[in-house]
Amino acid sequence: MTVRTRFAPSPTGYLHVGGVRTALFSWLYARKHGGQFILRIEDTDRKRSTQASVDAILEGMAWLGLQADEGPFYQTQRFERYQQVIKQLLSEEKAYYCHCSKERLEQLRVGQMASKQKPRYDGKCRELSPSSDKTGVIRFKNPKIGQVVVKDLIKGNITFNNSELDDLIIARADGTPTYHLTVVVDDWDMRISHVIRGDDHLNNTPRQINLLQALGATVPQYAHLSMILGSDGQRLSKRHGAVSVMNYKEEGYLPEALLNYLVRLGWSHGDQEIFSLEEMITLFDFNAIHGSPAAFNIDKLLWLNQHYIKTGKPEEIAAQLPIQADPLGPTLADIVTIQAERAKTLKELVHNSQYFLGTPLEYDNKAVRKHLKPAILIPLTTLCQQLEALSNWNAETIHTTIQVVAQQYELKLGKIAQPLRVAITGGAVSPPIDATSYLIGQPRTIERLKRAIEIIEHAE
RNA sequence: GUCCCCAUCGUCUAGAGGCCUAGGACACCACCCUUUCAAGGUGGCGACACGGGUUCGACUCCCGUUGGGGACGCCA
Repeated sequence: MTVRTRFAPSPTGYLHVGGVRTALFSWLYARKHGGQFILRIEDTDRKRSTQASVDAILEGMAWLGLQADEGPFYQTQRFERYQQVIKQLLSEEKAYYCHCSKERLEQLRVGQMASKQKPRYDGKCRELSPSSDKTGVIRFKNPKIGQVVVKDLIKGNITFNNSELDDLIIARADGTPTYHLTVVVDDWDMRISHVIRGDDHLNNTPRQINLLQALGATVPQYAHLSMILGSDGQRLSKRHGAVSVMNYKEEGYLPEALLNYLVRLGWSHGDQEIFSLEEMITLFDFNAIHGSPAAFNIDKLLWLNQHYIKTGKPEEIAAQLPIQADPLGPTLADIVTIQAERAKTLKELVHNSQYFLGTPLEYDNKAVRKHLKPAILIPLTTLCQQLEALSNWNAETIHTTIQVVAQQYELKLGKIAQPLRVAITGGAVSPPIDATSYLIGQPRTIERLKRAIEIIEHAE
């Protein structure tokens, strides 16, 4: 049997990390078994579906590299097929028109809740003879007795009593099909072998199995993933910060870091933490998935992100930076190389690298006051002259020069390195000063050093 | 409220009855390294929710309690 999985989001908002994880697991499983991964847009709710959301989903999937083998398919383009199925169900008396008003339904619900019952449709119109009155919604005749066993690859066998289920609506009063009908038809038509989705759908599954069986369709395998929670143990929402995947891109996360983080949320392979895409594909399996909800932990994502910034090819990381290199300064790849171990995100890396980018230096007043003092004026002036005289500008010669000047004035290396650092970067923090000077370049280093000397003289 | 799922360090997890003095990772703390900040190294802190069974023996199996999550739409 060929493995065919699908990711079927509804375009009613951004693509969030929970959705990405189900997409990733579906994608991995298909890849692992040489099958197909299908993207399907469930846009039957025309009131809430938007093109912007569709774009967000496509953009997010593309950014993460979760390529679909088939699709995207749009349910709104398959209405004819759904109508055909509904008609068939009606003619076989497996479905019926329901004329109950929303008011009656609401009353029913309230009453059931009050008497500590599970709210559900009471089947009032179910036994009406198939009249000519073809108005109202269409409901599926769910079996009244017996049970449905959901064989879940993650949670095991789960038994539901049909008496718990009611007759769900498969077509709205305006004739459009609803979710339950469309998923079932699509999973059937698209020959989906494994339905991998969030466990918020677990309760829907027995209903869908009943529908599938009424249609004479084969029932796919199911795998229900637990939800992702926020750091407070509540379901992940906007309150917990970035929810849209594209937010993560904007915040400077690498796709491989997000994917690696997400794959470890609920799934594991011994003690391994770092997984390349290839490893994920070969190692991934349902039997190693945890059934319990997992809390999203940004610190671990940050750690992984830095790991990938540090270990990735500088050129490739550089290509993802939202900035341009200064023609007179270092290449972005050089900046990445030197900054990787002190940046957890691309955004942070850029923020820490302003002095490489040719923009006017911003001085950190506190650092200036602390390190650009009159006492250092003479040594710094000497250093400036020595550096200006350097004919072979590289980290090693710069380092030697600093050392010589430090010895000359009997200063510890740090006593001269910090003033130099403030002079050429504007602040007290940067990569090693010799390598930093080298990247900034001789002309700019000298220029900034002279400026710093002026600042000291001015303060006197 | 009813039904469903779940339950190991703060967080993600390892653990398929004796391998457990419960392992790893993130975070946190200390020390080392060091021209700043990092990165790195070493060490530390820290958990089997509770109560009953089953068993010679339970983190592991069963039941219950508690707790958390989900579902109960003419949303998906």
